[in-house]
Amino acid sequence: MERLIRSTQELLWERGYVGTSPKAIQRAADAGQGSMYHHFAGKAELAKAAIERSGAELRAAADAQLTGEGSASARIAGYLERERDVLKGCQVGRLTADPDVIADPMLRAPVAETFEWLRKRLAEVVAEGKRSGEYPDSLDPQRIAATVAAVLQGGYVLARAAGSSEPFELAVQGLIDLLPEATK
Amino acid sequence: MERLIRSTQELLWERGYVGTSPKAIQRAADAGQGSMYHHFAGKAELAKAAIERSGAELRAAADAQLTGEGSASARIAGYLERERDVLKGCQVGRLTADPDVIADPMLRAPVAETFEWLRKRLAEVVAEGKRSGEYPDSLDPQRIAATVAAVLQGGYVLARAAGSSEPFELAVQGLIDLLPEATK
DNA sequence: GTCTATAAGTAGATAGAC
DNA sequence: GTCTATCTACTTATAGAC
Repeated sequence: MERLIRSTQELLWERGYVGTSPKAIQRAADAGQGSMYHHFAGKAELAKAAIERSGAELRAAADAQLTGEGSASARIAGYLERERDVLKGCQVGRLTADPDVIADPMLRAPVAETFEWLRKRLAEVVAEGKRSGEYPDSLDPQRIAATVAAVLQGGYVLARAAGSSEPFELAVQGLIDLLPEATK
Repeated sequence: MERLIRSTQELLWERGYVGTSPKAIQRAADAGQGSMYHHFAGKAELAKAAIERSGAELRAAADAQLTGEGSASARIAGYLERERDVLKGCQVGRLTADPDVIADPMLRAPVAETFEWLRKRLAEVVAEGKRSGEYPDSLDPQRIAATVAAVLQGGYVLARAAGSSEPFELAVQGLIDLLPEATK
């Protein structure tokens, strides 16, 4: 069951929902058809479990970077510049390209919640930066939070298009250049 | 032939390469199998023609916004705030989620070229802004160009995840807030 | 719980008539 | 140029044995 979920996460990441067949999942998990259909009602149920797991992983990784000491800009820059397998893309953001995920409330919900959480968490960090005097009062935390999240997701898109992580890194550095600086 | 290409563009936009079958294309174009295979060697050839067309459309639309009078910031803001069907996403960026597109040089090339062109064009506008004194000398055109393109692509991702165009608009406004202002 | 058998439907293409 | 027939493989399950 554990292997089924992990294999589904990996396949959804690589090939998306439409491109992932139950058979491929079984092969990757080294499990039979009977086993899969015993634990999960079908492809959608299994995908739901996998997406929820991926969302939890993304939140945990982001929270680790955004919580702790350091200025708001330093924490945001740390999050932006963290080691990533850029050409693989984002395992959660990737699913927004899947029409069957977007159309099914059960599958879209964990994706929506993950990015809602991320934007809220980033907005908190920006708000802290305003309170500490690091950022001007005019800065809108919700806007900046969305911009930061978008640069990452869009950076993946540009990198995969180019076949190189360079555009991702340019986009991230460009955003860091634009953010008001504390000590940086 | 024209209808085949247009229908393929539409289906690639909605469902991606993996999610689009020759049969679905024929149905949408109201063409028979024989007709499709007479004009194109197969699914990949047809997709190539459709992607090239979509890339040309994206370039034309962006160029129209970025060329002309107005400060660099005004033109960039105009491009960012242009009317878009946000929840549909980007017809070219969307394809970066398709493993079969990324893996096939013939299919990835038009996607890569489109975004290379876009980043170069945006960098030119930023460079013009520097020359006119609108932007400080420290600003890196290539970085800012990548950031602008990434905010759009990432904005689509966030919007589709949320089922609302709001995060897209927040991300765009956040970026405009961060860009050095001329008259704005 | 896991396995194998079976099945209706689709994917992607080829063949040959018209 | 376009049509219909045909084909192999894969998709997404269900059924029932073990």
